[in-house]
Amino acid sequence: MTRGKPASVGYWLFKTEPSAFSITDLKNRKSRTEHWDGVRNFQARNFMRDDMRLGDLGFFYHSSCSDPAIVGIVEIVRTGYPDFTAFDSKEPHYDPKSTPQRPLWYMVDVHLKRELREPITLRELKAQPALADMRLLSRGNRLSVMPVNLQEWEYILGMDHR
DNA sequence: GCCAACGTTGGC
DNA sequence: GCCAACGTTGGC
Repeated sequence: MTRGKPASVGYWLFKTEPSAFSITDLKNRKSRTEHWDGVRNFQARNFMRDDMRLGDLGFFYHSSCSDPAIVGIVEIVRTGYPDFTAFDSKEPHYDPKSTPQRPLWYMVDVHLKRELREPITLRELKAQPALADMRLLSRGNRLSVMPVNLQEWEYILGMDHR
């Protein structure tokens, strides 16, 4: 947006535990659109609140399961806005420090573009020298929402053509 | 279930 | 502001 440069698409990775919310769950939604709520980490929040733009794309990643893998591609269809699930004491991620007047946590809405032909497993990702610096693979990285750079994005899309 | 790698909290 | 204790994440 600055200095007349064309807006560039940003790329992201969204982690989810399939036992809680899987790509099948998202596929079965009539709208195939979902609030990415419940993120309670400041760095991940900042990415959603400050950096994601309409039309940005993201990998949908299954974590904490028998075969962690990228399984689909989503598009950002609504940029950061207050995560209202934080306001509700009945919600699992309720946080009394966040109020409608002073929201602490933010979310975006994502829309499922497509499933990958086959999941690209964590194991396969780790085997690619081209992805050695990928944030997902960095030691001890536990962010549930993180950026992916263009080179990584394109390389991984290429892996989908098997 | 284990454990490394964090992030958060709270006493000082 | 420091830092130890604690809780969580997530691969294995």
